[in-house]
Amino acid sequence: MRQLASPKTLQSKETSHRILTQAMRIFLEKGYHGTSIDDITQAAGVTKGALYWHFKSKEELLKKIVEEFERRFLDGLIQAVKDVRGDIHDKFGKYFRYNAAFSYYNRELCVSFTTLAAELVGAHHGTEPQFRRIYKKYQTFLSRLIRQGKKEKIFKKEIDPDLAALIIIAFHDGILIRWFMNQNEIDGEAYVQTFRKIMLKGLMV
Amino acid sequence: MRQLASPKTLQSKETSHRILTQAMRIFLEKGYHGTSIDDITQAAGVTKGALYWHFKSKEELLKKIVEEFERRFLDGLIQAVKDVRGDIHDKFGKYFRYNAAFSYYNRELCVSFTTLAAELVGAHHGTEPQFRRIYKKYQTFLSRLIRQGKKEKIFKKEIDPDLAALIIIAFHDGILIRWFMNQNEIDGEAYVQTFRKIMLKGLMV
DNA sequence: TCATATATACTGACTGTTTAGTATGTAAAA
DNA sequence: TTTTACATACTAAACAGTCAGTATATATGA
Repeated sequence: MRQLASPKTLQSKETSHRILTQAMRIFLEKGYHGTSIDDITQAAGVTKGALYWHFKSKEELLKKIVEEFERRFLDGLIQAVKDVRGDIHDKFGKYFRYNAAFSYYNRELCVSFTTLAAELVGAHHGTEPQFRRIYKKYQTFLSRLIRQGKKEKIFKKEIDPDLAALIIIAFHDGILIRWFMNQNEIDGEAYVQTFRKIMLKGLMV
Repeated sequence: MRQLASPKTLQSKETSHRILTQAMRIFLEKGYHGTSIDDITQAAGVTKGALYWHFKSKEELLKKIVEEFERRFLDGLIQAVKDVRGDIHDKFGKYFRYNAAFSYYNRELCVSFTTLAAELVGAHHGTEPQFRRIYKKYQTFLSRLIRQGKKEKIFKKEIDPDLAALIIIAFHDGILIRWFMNQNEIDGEAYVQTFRKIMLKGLMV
């Protein structure tokens, strides 16, 4: 009788972590439907039995990745910005710095979340509600931030916060995807700086 | 012996067009690897024989879509902007108007190109060079436009044209993907206006 | 402390299904 | 009567997931 593993030994914990890491890498490379279970087991150096001992399905692997993104990136971001004492300048500054640093050190997690969302949202996949919930949470967070920025007369008064939040998320997604596609050509530092400048001050003089 | 179809009759032309249209729709919905040939034939109301009479493989279907995007959207855009007599203001205005109108009337083509690129670029897929070539062409076009804008002192002098072009493309992609994901909630008109304003003038006062 | 028992952490062959693509048949048009 | 434009029936490979069995770690009792 199958029972879901609650890992005890170090060895076992390391195995399941290796599987998850490789899954993330290959999902990013080939997409969810383009990745086979055998691709993952091969890369992780385990057999199918091991994978299905730790995870009950391919979908569960995906869910774990999505959960990790929500917990580590989004919840971390919200908390970090909340902790800032200061005006909206400081908070937006923190937003950019957190974002850039986290994406830099967790590139695979961030980009795979984004591309997997692009692949699976709208596809009637089981994880769609989870993706949508996370995007909604992100939008709500940004929307509040922008509202505050308008109150403090730092952001333009004619901007609709919900819409602007959506657009910032769109920018964020696009930036990540392009970063992945052109990884060899992009100087990350300059990329983020330019992104930030355009978003806050625009292209025009 | 199989020979590639060069459609003659109206009937046949309509069939292949129906197959391609449905392929685009379902690729967009489920992704390339998530879509089966049977999904497409069912939706198009034909059998496998018909599909493989008109197209030699699943990959060819994809290539046709990518070609159509390049020819109709990108080449059309470049030509339209080239035809503008006026300064960079007028050219960028044309860029936005063309972009918005084309995306609006060819939503499936634009969004499916973008999401398929996100799924397949980096996946060692046969169409990768084609995708890359098109993105490169788009970047070169925008980069020239920005350079001109800098000469005319309309864009900020400290902006790197190649990098800014990449970022505009990133914005463009992100905007399309988000439009697809939140199609029911978004007022297209306001969305495009806000996008344009943020990109040109920024969020800040 | 050493045998016994039991839960954990796998192995790798196997299953049924789905997949892209093919081979063959056929009706209608040219 | 030959070519076009399909339909039908098929194949081989790939797929996600299962299962019987096994090795290893840990807990328990003599």
